[in-house]
Amino acid sequence: MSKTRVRFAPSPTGPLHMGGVRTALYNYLFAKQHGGDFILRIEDTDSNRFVPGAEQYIIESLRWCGIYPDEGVDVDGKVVETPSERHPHAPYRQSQRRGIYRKYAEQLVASGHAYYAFDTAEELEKKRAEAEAKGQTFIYNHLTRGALRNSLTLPADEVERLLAERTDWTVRFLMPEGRVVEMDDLIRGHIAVDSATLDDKVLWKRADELPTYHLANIVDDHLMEITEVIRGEEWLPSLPLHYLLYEAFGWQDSQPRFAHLPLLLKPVGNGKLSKRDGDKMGFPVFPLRWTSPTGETSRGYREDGYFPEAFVNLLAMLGWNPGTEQEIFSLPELVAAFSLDKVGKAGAKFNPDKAKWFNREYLRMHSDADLAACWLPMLKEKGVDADPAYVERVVALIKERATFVQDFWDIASYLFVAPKEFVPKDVDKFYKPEFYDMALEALTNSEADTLEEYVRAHEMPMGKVMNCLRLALTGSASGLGITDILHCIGKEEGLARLRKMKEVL
RNA sequence: GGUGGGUUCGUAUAACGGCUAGUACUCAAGAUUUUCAUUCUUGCAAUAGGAGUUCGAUUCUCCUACCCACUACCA
Repeated sequence: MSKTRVRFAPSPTGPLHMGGVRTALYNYLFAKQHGGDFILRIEDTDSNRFVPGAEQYIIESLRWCGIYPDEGVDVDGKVVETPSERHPHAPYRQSQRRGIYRKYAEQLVASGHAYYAFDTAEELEKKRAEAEAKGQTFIYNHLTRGALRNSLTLPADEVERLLAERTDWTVRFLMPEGRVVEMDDLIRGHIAVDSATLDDKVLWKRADELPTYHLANIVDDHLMEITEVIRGEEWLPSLPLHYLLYEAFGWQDSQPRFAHLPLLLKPVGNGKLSKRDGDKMGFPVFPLRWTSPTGETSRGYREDGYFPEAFVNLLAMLGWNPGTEQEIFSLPELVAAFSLDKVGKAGAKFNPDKAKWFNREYLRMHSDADLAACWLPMLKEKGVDADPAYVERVVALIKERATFVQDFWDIASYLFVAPKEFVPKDVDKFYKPEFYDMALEALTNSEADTLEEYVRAHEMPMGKVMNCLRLALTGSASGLGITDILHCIGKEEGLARLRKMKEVL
């Protein structure tokens, strides 16, 4: 039994989407549970779609989530370029591996599994447009390849000449006819597809001397001794081609097992989750904030105030379940509990409310000291230079009322600065001369701990008096208990705020 | 259009072919509280439709409907 080796192989065409993070997470969990390796490979075989900064974004995102590759382009902050004992398969960036793919493409041509094609992109585009005009679809396959310009239809000397003269030819897979490809998916079970419905995919491009996804993927998975391929459902349609490629290379014995994960869907309506949904519905779809080369920015879970543990937890529960009623899992707990056969088949709609609930749970699990340390810099930005011990006391009082650390200020700013405004509705209701006088009298003649007792003893209307006082202390009729507030700001400040309110109103 | 995949409360999901179809989020009501929030209790709410197999189907088979993905010299 060979060691479990899985890979996450994103394309650096933009920021990593939360669905991509989930794929990486499941790969990581699977690897660690089996005592295996998690490899990060960059599939940058499309030079046209390369986006600067995307690779670094991917690396940072995984690191923020606590997902560290055992092998890959960047491990522990070190860029890996050359092979070593720890990184025997370096480099892990396909653009840097370009030298190795051509011979595999040629090997397939030599064995009759592939052929050279000389049709230009424009010619094919024209064919497609023509077919579409007739309500049909042009497919490069057994039906059409005989009438196209390739090494199957052209004389040998002509092929030789074109190969030497032109620089825009490709190598295409010769999709067999009349084969039923029998496949097994770890999540979906047995799947069979008739090869006649498939097309002759381009495997290698002379123009940039690079393979396409399909070739690079199979060759690298083979070379890197990948044992399980865990990827998104959008790859399921190309699984037959991948099976056939393993077969054409004669690598069936070491072919990895496949698992296709359900897609992450948008919260409302249909379709997969996209950047637009996040903007529209007010939640992030990316792990970290991203600024595109054109200057557009997209919000991230990290900047929105999510704890990475909460983000990982909520992602894990989207499409997988432990089979028990436990919902809160640390990363090590996920490693222990994860199982591919508990992964669902249907796409999962993302629910922003539940995401917030997860963060709330994690916020409560954090210690007051941790949260205070996290909040302190934000307080400084508000111009508040508070004593850490005091901040910790405040945190203990308010953490149950918050979802994010960012919420703390809105909840408890009045424990640091006097309210500047008073909520009109609450003023109408509670700012009455008789209540005010009673509140002033009560506070003047008692302490935080004896205030309630005093109000009761003098038969004052508890709700009215307390809320009038609260209005003075917080600016509204909602908030913490008066006793707690007074403990924090002190009786003198309380009296000062009462008098201030009278002046202002 | 073709090919493949999918379908349990609004959402995420549970249920060896066998209890009244369970849980969480959301929402609503009530209790607690000096207010708000928290907390607690309760409630609303689902097996897409139709055949078949079976003593018995959410579960197995088929058909229909709907949804999704793929259908590039993109991944």
